[in-house]
Amino acid sequence: MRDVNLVTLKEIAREAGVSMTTVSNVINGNAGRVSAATIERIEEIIRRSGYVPNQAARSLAQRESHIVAIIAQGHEGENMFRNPYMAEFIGDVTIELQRQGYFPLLRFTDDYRDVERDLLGWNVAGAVLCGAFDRNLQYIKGLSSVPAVLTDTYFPIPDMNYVCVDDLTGGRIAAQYLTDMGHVRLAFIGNSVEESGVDQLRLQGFSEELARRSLSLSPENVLTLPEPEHQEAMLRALLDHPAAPTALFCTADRIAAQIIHVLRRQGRSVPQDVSVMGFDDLPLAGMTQPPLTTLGQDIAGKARAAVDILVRHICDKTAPAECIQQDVWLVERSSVRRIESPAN
Amino acid sequence: MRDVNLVTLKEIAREAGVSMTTVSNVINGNAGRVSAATIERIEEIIRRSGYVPNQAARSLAQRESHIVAIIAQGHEGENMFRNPYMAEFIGDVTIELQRQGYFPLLRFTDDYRDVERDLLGWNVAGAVLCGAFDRNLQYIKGLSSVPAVLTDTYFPIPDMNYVCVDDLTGGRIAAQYLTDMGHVRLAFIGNSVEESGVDQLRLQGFSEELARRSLSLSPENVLTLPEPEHQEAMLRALLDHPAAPTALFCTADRIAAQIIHVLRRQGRSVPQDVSVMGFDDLPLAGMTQPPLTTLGQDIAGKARAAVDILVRHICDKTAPAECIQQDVWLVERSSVRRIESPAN
DNA sequence: CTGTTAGCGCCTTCAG
DNA sequence: CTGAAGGCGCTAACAG
Repeated sequence: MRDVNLVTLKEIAREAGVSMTTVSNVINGNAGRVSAATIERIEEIIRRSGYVPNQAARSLAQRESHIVAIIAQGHEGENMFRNPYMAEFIGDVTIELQRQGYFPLLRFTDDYRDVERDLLGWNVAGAVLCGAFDRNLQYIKGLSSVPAVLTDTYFPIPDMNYVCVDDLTGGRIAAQYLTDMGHVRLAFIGNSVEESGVDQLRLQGFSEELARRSLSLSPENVLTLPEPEHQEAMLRALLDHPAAPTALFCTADRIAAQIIHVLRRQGRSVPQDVSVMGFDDLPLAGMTQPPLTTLGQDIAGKARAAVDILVRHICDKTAPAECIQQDVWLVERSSVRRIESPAN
Repeated sequence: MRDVNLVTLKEIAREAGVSMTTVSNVINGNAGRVSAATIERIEEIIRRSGYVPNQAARSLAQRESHIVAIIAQGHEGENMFRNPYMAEFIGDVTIELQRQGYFPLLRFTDDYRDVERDLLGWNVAGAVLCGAFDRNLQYIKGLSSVPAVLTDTYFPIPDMNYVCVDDLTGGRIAAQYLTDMGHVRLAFIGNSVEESGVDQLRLQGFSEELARRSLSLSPENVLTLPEPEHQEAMLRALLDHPAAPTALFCTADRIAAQIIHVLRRQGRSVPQDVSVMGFDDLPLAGMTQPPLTTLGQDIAGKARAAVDILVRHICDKTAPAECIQQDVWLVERSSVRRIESPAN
């Protein structure tokens, strides 16, 4: 019916006049178990015949596939890759996984039962969990003992591998920078301040640093970016009064870019009327007008760290949990203005 | 060793006091072969036990997995998701594949042998090929008879499923619009005009429409976007002379956004000094300054079409090849200025 | 260094 | 409507 992979390990063995075990050994690089001459001969036959091992059979026999699930939490039907940070990070994870010989299986979901199905059903070698699974994490952890690494997630689970950036310090740096620039009335705009641990930590760092400077962030100035159709109204409500904030700290460059865009449509200029800061330092940060002052992080490095940890745990199931927290740093461009004499 | 999926179909069968065949039939929805009462009972047990079918075993027995490979061509180590069009499209394909019960396996590669390995090794149900595999297509097609659909690729292979947009007309519309706005000296900036069929068609449509208006595109005004460090020089060479083009047609919004950014750094204003047009109408097109005039296309619709075709061919191996070409349309914003009296 | 023997978990004939 | 038997392609003990 289908022109499937017709050549099998058994046929290679017959052709070479050896047992299947021997062929299996040369394929899996179990050197030392096979003589150089045999290896040579078998490899030649494999090359000639275009043999490709059947991964399903391999997985079945070994009780483990070389698949690694990349799980991105998002609402039903939401395209996670519209979030440029997510796209970039998952792209980097994919590259790294491939480099190490794994097959990345992608899953967008909001339901941990899907994750369970993938992890168990495929006897996945490992999983990279991206984003804010905070409310699902407990289930996921209990599901199985598949090696996994959590990224950009905060939930106190012991014995879990984590890779994240120093979001707390990121918030602090932002507060420090903005106040150093003379701003005293500030606002915070997140993705989902309620649900995301990342947002919460950035907010915490931001607030703490303000407090240390005897400033404070009033609750009505802590916002979540609404749907595009409500962004104008939100900014109007936020800015159209005498004691309005003079600087907005956004937890993502994408948010900042959208905010800048809406501000301009409202006839406010950045940074003359309002200053804006982002987070992530994605390529788009250099392309907004004005170019965005933001907090940089090493996304590719984070992806590499995540995969390294994962592979380490795949190879050694008893390896102790690892937690990596990477630095963030200020990237100064021109979306924040200096206020000479504090307004008000 | 590993806490793998311990409950198997066999155990369910024993628990229910029926044969494995019966359980298999209820799992695979082979209704009609099992009595309602039995179905009920078995489903209850499955639910209670948290049974998850082993996909590897399923794939092995059926000689086909429910995996669909998503192949994105790119150079070794290149993060394809930095291209926002690619990210968006693959995200949409992923969503659609999941909705239909398939598992998306991601592969970034420039080497068709990787593709072969994936397709054969996993007994993949199908494949979605994204991007310009033009020079590899002949190999891929020959590799196996796995159902596949090509997107945004042009290479005359008979009996292949294609999904693309009407790039030729896109080029025409751009030429028409720009000349209607009074521009007579134009330039074309692509991703890789040499290698990409998409770019070539857009260029062809663009040139043809110009020709029809007795205008022409001189060869030195057909360019490929260079690395960031050479973009300034390129634009200087292009624009710093009396007969410089007054409008630039870019084959991607991302290119246009970068160009605009570099132009501004050079102190040229868009669209007063130079007009710029993009292609794709991604979210970022609405966020550049000035907002980008571009050609719109329905990316999610394209993803849906691609997956629909694929599924149709997975279900019916004899289905005739399908070719879908979607419309593109002008999205007018403000990156193109009207020239009243043609300069020169 | 090499071969033999059992499965891995499921699906798919074919009989009842 | 249900069951029994064989095999998908590979790996993993064991024996030699």
